[in-house]
Amino acid sequence: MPPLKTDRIYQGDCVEVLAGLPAQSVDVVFADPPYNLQLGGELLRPNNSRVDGVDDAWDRFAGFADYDAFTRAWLAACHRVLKDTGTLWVIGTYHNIFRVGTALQDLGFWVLNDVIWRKTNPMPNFRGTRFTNAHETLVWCAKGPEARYTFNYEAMKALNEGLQMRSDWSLPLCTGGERLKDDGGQKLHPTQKPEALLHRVVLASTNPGDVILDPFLGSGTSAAVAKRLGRRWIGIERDPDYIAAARARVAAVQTVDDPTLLATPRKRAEPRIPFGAVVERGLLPPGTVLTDSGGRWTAKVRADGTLISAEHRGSIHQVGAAVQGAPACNGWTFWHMQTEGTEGLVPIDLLRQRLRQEMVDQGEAPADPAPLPTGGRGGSRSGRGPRRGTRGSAAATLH
Amino acid sequence: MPPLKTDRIYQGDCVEVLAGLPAQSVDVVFADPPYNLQLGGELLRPNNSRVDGVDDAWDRFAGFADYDAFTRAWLAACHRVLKDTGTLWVIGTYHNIFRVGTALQDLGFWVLNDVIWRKTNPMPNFRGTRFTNAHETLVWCAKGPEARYTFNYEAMKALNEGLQMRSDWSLPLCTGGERLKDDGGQKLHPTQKPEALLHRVVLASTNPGDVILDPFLGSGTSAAVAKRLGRRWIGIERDPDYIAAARARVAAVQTVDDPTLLATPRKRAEPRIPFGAVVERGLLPPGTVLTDSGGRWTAKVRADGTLISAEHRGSIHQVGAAVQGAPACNGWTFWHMQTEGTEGLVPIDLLRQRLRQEMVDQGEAPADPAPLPTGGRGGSRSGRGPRRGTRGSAAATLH
DNA sequence: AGAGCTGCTGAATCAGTGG
DNA sequence: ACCACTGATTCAGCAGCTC
Repeated sequence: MPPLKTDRIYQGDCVEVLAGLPAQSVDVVFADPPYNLQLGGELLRPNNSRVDGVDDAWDRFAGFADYDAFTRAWLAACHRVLKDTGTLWVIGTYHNIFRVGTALQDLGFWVLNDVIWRKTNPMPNFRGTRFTNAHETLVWCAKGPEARYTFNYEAMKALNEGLQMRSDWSLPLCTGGERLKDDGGQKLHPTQKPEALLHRVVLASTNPGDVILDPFLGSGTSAAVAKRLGRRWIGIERDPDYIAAARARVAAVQTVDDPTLLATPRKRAEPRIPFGAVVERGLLPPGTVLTDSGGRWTAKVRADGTLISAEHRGSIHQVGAAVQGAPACNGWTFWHMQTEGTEGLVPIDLLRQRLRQEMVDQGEAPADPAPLPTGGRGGSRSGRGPRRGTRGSAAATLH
Repeated sequence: MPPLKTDRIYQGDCVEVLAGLPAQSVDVVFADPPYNLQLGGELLRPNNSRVDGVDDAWDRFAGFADYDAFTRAWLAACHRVLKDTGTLWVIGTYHNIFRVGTALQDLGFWVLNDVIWRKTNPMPNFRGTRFTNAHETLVWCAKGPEARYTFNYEAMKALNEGLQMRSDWSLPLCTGGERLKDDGGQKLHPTQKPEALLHRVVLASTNPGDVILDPFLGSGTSAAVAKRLGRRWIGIERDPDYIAAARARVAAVQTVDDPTLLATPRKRAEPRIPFGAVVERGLLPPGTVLTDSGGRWTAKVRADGTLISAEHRGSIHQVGAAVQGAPACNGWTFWHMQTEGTEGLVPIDLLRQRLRQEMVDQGEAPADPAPLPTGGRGGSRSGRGPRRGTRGSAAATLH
């Protein structure tokens, strides 16, 4: 078997190409396999425009058995070329990720984390039939339960403003200038991943000079990020058009010698706190009667976080405005609740303040600080106290 | 098979208890199964031969095989007792969720969403060897790809202050006063789930009066929330201590008894009004000219409740689609009429709203048909039997 | 220049009823 | 079973244009 050649794209089926590579020679595999979406007919948006769904031949399988066989084949081939200290990442959705996770566990891989890519700008559910599919799942695993592996704890902590990096990452989709286009101005690849996602993967699980292999290279995101961060890379791809585009893309990338100079774009919107959360968390049971400060109007809290009065129904703001005949109303300060103590009637904004305080106390704010709907909570991290001391080496090899 | 008895806890192994319940009798299953891969006698064993760790690979295979057999057994039992319009929720982590997801797909369940419970206050990773494990995964599925199911889209949207509910939910762990303690002040159950999580599950996928079954009841969170929200419930649990605690817990729960506080009005469930009824009632005389909001297209109202334009003839929807060259069109919101007042051009949907209001005032149809306590109808998408106010009956009562 | 508006798009398993 | 018809349904970000 010849020595490993890196920084190149191999054309062909990944199982066949992998068979030609030396065993135990790769530090990290990042795989974005076909998801087996099983889409039905066409889907229209409310404005009657058509959703450009994934209908490529490479995503069509005869059934779960077919997909499972495909999955086990490429996972086994990756297991062979991985060093014993190597790790493997796979990204997917509920269409395929359970099959992938089961297959890699059966093959002996040892799951270290499942990581959620929380999309800040997902496509909505146009028909109102399900929850907005707003995330994808990455599985990160070592070659076995006893295997050592690389995890750059300090780099991840630094990337998260001094707090441990969590298993949920909020990042936007790959859009705008980063999205590769073909000659006609159409998207070159239907599932191009954002570089910020790969930035985090590469920084977390590899060291400079390590070899990252991507068996489904596509538009070349993993190779581009690997090169930028001073890692070596290997891509495998079947489609000559994708290969040409990826080659040009990677060629244009400049390697940055000092990765600490690179900051991941911090576009991570934190989930808002709607009034429904106050109800859901039991701070205000359904059926509670709210009044305005003068006791002139009343409304009842419903289980879905809306209010209902004698004549109106809607959000705390809508009902507050409606009963007054006003064009607008801040429901948080308009509506009051009766307390047992000496305070008597207090605005429900008190509950929101309490919820925010809990978030600060419990470290809810950290990972992705962003202003709340009204009156941001910037700078609230001061109450969190001193951090633990640093851990040994930044790029530790762990057991 | 005896009829289903609800609002009670059955003691025993869930597969055996489920076998004694009638088929197709449950609306929703919520399951929080054990994921202890050590198989400490708690799980079903298809073969009693336990191999002591002579060979890691074999041991691992035996472990997963046993867990898979256990998973398939209880999932199949749940599939049988579920109504064809029912859905199933399972919660887990990367230790078991891939096995569960694969098993339920193999059994024919159709995944609707995987939902991420993003913990606002997770346990940190003290050794700094991995990402903070800050989430759990729920899988929500119907009995098959063609099955109808209940999803209270509007209630979820209201709970999120007007935005579609996403597949990632940020909620704190169950701590503080909500956490059940034993006599010694220790936590009663190791994995007690927060009520806020179940609140969202129940509100999203059931209607008042529906039956929710939990095959691994534990501390009784699902039963407590089901009772509070006016749903019926069935719990199965093996441990007598957990059962005793859950019984006491549920007994202390007060049901929100006002149905208007529990149900969110659903647009799709409103009585249908044929456009012909608007004409028939004289709200829009034959010959009236309608236009789109931009004044680009016009059409005339005919006595039979159809429209006629320069080139097209048909229903308000058909002509609206035809003039635009669109595949579909909601004629109620597309076509506008000129008013004499200050409002100018208004959509003809205003007439439909006026007609519906008249029907309410005259007792012809309910404004907000409350779901029957027995759960026979009212599912937003469950289609279990005829609805009130269908097109036919509305027309019949109108004239 | 900058604010504001329109239009487009993203791994999507996306309807319900009656004849 | 198929077929026809009604009519309900979207969030964030970016590019390009107008005022």
